[in-house]
Amino acid sequence: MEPILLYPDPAPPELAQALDLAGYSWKAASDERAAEQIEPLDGWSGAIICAYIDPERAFAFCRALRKSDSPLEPLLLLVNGGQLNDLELRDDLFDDFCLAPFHPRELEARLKHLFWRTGTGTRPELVEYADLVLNLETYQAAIGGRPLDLTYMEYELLKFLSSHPGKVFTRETLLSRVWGYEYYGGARTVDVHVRRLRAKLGEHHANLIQTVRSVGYRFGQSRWGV
Amino acid sequence: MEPILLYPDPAPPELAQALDLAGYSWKAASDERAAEQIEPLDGWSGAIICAYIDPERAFAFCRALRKSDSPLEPLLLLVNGGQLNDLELRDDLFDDFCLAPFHPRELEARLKHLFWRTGTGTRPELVEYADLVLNLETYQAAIGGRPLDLTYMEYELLKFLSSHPGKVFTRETLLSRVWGYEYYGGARTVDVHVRRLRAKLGEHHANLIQTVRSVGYRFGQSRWGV
DNA sequence: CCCAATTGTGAACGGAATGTGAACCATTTG
DNA sequence: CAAATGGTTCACATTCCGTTCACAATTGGG
Repeated sequence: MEPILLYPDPAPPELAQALDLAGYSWKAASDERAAEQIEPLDGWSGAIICAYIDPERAFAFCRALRKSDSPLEPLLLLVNGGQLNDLELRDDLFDDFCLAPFHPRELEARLKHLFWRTGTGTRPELVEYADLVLNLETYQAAIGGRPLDLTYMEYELLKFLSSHPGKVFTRETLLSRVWGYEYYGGARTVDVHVRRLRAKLGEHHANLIQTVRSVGYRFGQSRWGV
Repeated sequence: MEPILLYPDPAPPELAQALDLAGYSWKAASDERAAEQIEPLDGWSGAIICAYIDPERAFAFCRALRKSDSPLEPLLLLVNGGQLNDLELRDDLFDDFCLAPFHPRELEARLKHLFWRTGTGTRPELVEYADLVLNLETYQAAIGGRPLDLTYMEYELLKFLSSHPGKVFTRETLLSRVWGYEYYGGARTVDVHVRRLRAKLGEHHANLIQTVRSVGYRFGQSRWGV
């Protein structure tokens, strides 16, 4: 997902922090020219304008963004309580607003709804490790851009392992955590699934799942370096 | 201006007071039937739904309002902080939300912006995905220019799935989100509807709805790009 | 270098998940 | 009231994949 444009620069720490926490990428600019210079190739995915610091310039900035050849959308305005009157007759300058001080989850919820409304796709929940990407919403996996055709248990096992990179799990632990608590099957089942996972990961990446003899399996590199 | 529909009945005093203060007229109803009976000749100008009292019924009410022949708009949702998570996957049920407890001026500002927005009318009446087009106003669907003769439930299911392309839904989720909250039928019903949808989509497009074994169904391709 | 323990590998079985056709039932329509 | 429509359920067919087993390969200790 492309980054969100913030105003002003530097962005208020509480705003930057909330966005980081929610997993959004962003870049800050303090005027139109700066925004143009740092604009990504694929454009902005939206903008958040802080209007409670320098209202005049903030609204001017909104206007500039909206009147350009490709109006920026969606645009979220941050205002404090005393500025609610300023919104009047400026409806065309923003798509939603949030009262400051804001709760991070309200900001996140507004962004999510805003992106949904304007058609921009929401950001999927991912588990990533190096080339490997697991999309938790779509139950799909890919490595190095190549999609993996995994079965349900293969996917679940890989998800668990890649969520705890470097850590070694015994077969019994894997059985109880991935298969279920009251599972009574043989421990060799894990071996077979690991084998199939390695095969599907391909020769290059098969070593992502390492055997720790007499202990179990580990995903990714050891935590002790190398 | 036509009155605003409030839920529940009686409406929370702070809400009623804020609306009175801002000069809006309103009527309260506690279910769909009551709302129909007190509906003005010219219809509602909008709705404000209090979801922090009885969330289940509140969302069911939203759904009813949105699924009627003439979907009610705009719809403002009142929620408390703990309910922000409940908004997920319900984007289609509301146009804006306001955190409770709210400041009267924030409510007024949101209403004003909301009315302006919907007056300008930028609501997408179409759901499109590749060759598929759903016309929400006429309840018609077409793929590759060829019209599809869908039944009501088929249409609703396809609408929901295609509104969240790439995402996997369990049968239970589909039952609760498409059929309704208090639905107690068998999960295999979903299978049958999916089968008929695939048949009507035609051989070429049947794979638009994919089976994710042990999980559920997914519409369209995944969202790696973003 | 040998042996035992451990792990990798291929194949086969069996059961669970899903597809499919048809019947059932409620509601609507003429 | 009969016919038609559409949603639900059931029974059966089919596919899929998780599990197990037997055996081969590997590792590490003595």
